[in-house]
Amino acid sequence: MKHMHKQENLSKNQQIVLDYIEKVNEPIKAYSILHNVQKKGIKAPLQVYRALDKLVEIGKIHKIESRNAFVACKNSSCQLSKATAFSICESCEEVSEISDNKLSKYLKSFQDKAGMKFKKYNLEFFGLCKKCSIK
Amino acid sequence: MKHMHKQENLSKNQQIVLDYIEKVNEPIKAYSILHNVQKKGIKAPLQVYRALDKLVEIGKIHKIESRNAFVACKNSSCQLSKATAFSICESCEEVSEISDNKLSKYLKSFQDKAGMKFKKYNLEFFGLCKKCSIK
DNA sequence: GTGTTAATTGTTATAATATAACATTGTGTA
DNA sequence: TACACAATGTTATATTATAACAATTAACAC
Ligand SMILES: [Zn+2]
Ligand SMILES: [Zn+2]
Ligand SMILES: [Zn+2]
Ligand SMILES: [Zn+2]
Repeated sequence: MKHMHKQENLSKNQQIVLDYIEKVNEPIKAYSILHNVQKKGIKAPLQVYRALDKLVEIGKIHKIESRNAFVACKNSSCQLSKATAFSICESCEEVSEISDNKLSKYLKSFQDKAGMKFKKYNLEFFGLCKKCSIK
Repeated sequence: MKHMHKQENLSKNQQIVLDYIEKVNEPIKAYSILHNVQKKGIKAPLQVYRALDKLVEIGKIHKIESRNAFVACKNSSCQLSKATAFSICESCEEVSEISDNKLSKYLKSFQDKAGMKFKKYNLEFFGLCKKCSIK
C-alpha cells in the first residue's frame, strides 16, 4: 500500500458545493452556486468550478451538457459507471435522471462501426413532462 | 399554396456558415467559424449564432454539446428525426456521427417511468478511437 | 519527528461562449 | 399596393469557463 493518495473524503469546498447542489435538488448553474455559497467563504468562480470538476469526476454530480447546469446524482451506480441519462422537459426545464437497467445495459454494450472503445456516455432526452403535456 | 412561409432555400448567411462547416468536415466552434467567414462579410458573433440556430433547427448541422462545437450532418434522416448520436475520442477529439438503425429505433421508442413524451434525444459516447487505442 | 508528493486553496485577470435590444432590409403572398 | 414574417446589421452586454501563479494543507514514507 504505497503512495495511495486517493482521498476518501471531500475537501471543504467540495463539500460546501455538494451540500448546496443536493439541497436545491434540481439543475443549477455554476454562477448561481457561487452566489449561494458566498456566505460559506467561497468567493471566486474558480473555486466553484474546481469543486464541480471533482464532484463530476467522482460521480457525485452530473453536468447537464445542453443546459450548462449541474445536478446531484440520484443513482448510486454512477460513481463507478460514468453512464448517464436524463429526461429534460423543454417547457418547465424539469430534469430527471433516468435509471433503467435495460437501457444502460444496451448502451454500455453498444459497439459502433468504427471499432471505438467506449468508456462512458451521456444521453439527454427532450420532450414534455406529464404536467406540461396536459396544459 | 397559401401562407407557405417555410423557406426552401437557405439565406445568404446561413449558406455561408453551412458551406464552411461542411468544408472543414469536423466539429468547429462558433468563433472559429466567425474568423473564417469574415472575408465573406459576416462580421459579428450574432450573425454566426443566428445561422447556427437555424441550421441546427433544420437538421443540417448538429451541436456537440459537450464540446460547444458544431458539425455537419452526415445522415439524411436527421432533418426529420432530431435523433442524434456521436462517438467522441477523448484523446484526439475526433467526432463521428453514429448512424445505427437498431440504436435509433431503440431510443426513439424508449419510455421513461415518469411518462414523459420525448420529441428528440442526443447521445454522446466517449472513449478512444482506433488510432488512439494503439498508441 | 523530517522530507516528499499530491491535492487543495486563494487570488487576479482574462478567455471563450452566447444573448439582448433595436433599427433596418428583404421576401413571398394577398 | 400592403401585410406578415424572416433575415440582417450593429453595438453592447451577459454568461460560462480557464490561465497563471503563489500559498497552504493532507497523506504517506522513512
Ligand atoms: Zn447518476
Ligand atoms: Zn414540464
Ligand atoms: Zn445527423
Ligand atoms: Zn482518437
